Amino acid sequence: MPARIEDVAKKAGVSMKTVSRVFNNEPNVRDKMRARVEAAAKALNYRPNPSARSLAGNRSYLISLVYDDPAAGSSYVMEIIVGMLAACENSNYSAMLRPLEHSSPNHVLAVEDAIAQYRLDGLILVPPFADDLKLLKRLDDLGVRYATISAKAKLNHGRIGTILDERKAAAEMIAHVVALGHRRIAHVAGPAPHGGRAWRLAGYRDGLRRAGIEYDESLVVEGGFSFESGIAGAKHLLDLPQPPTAIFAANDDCACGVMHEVFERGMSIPRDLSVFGFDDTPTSRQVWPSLTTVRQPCREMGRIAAEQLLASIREPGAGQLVHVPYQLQMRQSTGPAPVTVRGQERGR
Amino acid sequence: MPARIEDVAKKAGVSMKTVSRVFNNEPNVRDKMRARVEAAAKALNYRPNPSARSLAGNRSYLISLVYDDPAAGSSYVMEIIVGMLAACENSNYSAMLRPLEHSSPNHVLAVEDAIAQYRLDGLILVPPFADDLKLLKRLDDLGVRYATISAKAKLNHGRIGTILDERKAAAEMIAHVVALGHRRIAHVAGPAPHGGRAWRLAGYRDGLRRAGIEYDESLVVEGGFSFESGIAGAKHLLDLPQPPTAIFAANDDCACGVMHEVFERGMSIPRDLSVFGFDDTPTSRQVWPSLTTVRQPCREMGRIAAEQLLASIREPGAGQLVHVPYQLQMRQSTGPAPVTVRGQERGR
DNA sequence: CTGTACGATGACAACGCTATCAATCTACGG
DNA sequence: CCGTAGATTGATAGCGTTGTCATCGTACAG
Repeated sequence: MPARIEDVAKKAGVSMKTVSRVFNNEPNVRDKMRARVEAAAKALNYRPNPSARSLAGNRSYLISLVYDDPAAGSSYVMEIIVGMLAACENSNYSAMLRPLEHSSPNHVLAVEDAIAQYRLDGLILVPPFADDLKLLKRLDDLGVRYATISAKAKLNHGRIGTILDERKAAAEMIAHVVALGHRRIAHVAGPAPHGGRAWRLAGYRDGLRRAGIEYDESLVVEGGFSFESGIAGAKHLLDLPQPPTAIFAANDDCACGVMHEVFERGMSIPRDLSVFGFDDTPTSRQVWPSLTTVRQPCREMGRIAAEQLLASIREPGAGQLVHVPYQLQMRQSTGPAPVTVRGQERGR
Repeated sequence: MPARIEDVAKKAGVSMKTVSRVFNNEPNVRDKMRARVEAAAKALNYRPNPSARSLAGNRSYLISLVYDDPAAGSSYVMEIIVGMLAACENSNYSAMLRPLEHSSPNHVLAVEDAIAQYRLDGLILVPPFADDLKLLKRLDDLGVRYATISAKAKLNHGRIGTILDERKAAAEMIAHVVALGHRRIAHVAGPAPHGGRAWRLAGYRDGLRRAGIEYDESLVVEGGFSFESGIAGAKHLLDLPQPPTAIFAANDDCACGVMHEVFERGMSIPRDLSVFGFDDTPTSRQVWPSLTTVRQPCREMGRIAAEQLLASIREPGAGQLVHVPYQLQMRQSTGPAPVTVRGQERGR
């Protein structure tokens, strides 16, 4: 029913191959010819058949986002995939979603399976897959192209995708609360397999060091990226003989858990305690008080990672690791440090 | 490089067509033969090539979820697509995402465009697309199969997809707060284009009627599904000479807005005011106090809608409108009605 | 036994596109 | 004005599957 390439060729009075050239932006087509073909295609409302194209071209024109299903912050994944779709739009590619359980023992096989089943041309990996050396090695061996988002840097050379300076962002956040008068600043650390954990923790220490505050390991508690880990972390920290006046949570979900526990104890934010997170999820704007956090441009990250991936598919060796900017979102969950018992400190 | 159907045929000592029959679950294949083919396929790790299959079969084996990008609650869409993927897994289908702007004047064309470009075999529509009569009419005319999720009922016969009794759920919620002693219960209504608006509003009125409470239109304010609409609605309601003691928000995002405004005024939830929403987004568990709401089984809805859609693609006329259950989530944002000035009412 | 349905299998031509390589132009120096 | 290199275009053979239709078995009635 729909027009085929042959119909367009006939209408334009050229060969199929020329039409193909025009639609694939191949060189060596005279402008005049190109225009003629485009006019004919438009008149017939021609759309290349993706299946035929894939079959003949021996490519699927398909890339897939691999993420950890149970752990996924839905808005994070959602924004990334929308960014990927935007990048694909311009390149006749399609983007798919592949939720997998990273904790499953055979998750590498699951990835290979998806690749084989859909003949994927490439993958976009987010943590923890982006940091999974075993997986990356296997993909390299298989010759599968992939781009990572927020992977630990320097895992191997030639890495492409996007990266955000989480360490610097965390350090700036610490500087922010230090400026508000806080000295006892705690951190609920992220989960070990995520690169984010190490970066944010390092940034936390950077921030303290620059402020001349000694690192106190009793103020760092093992946490995770979940609401529950925030509750647990806050319980521990607030039970300390000398509790902190500010808590840097591993991410926004975790920060919400911290806030929850603080409120359960009848305390007030930010009067009694400042809290801040990381990611800028939609929730962070909706909680009360709204959460101070670090915004990641997820949609952009998805778009850029896909663009780099497509470039590297088109031409092996192409594609880069692109740095994307973060943005501090100062909201209501951080405020002046409470006046201490001895009264020697206070925010402005 | 990967095994082809011909390889499997040779290895099993049968024709390609027989292998094809086995992989498509076609009838008239002897069990013995089926087993032999399956063994050969397994030995060669054979996977049918989707492109070749589509091309020869004149189908894309592709369905797509159409949703409103700017308005999308990401977890809602995310869960639905994961459900769709689960349904597709068993049927050699793939699921894609198609974010569109429903407010754009040519959104119908945008849908047609996606269908033409990817040769989609079917669509899953969520509100507001699911309620867009012009779009549905066009799809019917084009002979495009589709399933809806939470569409207004009875738009036309033969509708397939999933439906949830939002009206009953809303009424039960009202009964719940009435039991807590509330009499002045307000509603921030949803956006007009969504079927959910009408159902939830109707359920609200049902609930009041059954409790013998007279409907007071001054307690119903036009709102929306956004955080901001919740803030605006709460502002209006709390400024009333006789403010409500409970507010039923259009959905969870809206409820968060209501809570935000309540807290901004230094009031306490649920001591001074009870708030409840609809949807059970992840946020609803993370705010403080946690939000009483109605849970929709989104993942199941996505799975079921896709199953019905695939059934109707396989065999025109098949597929049904499936009722899915809701679940009231009683959490901390609802509590006994405050003692009134005259002291004649209180919760237990 | 034999004939006859009908169930089971196979041969082969599409499906709509791209890759390959051959054929044709075009421009420019000699 | 001719020859030639390089730019442009075309003819044709697949790509891996399914649909169609022919063929072959096999069970059961006569």
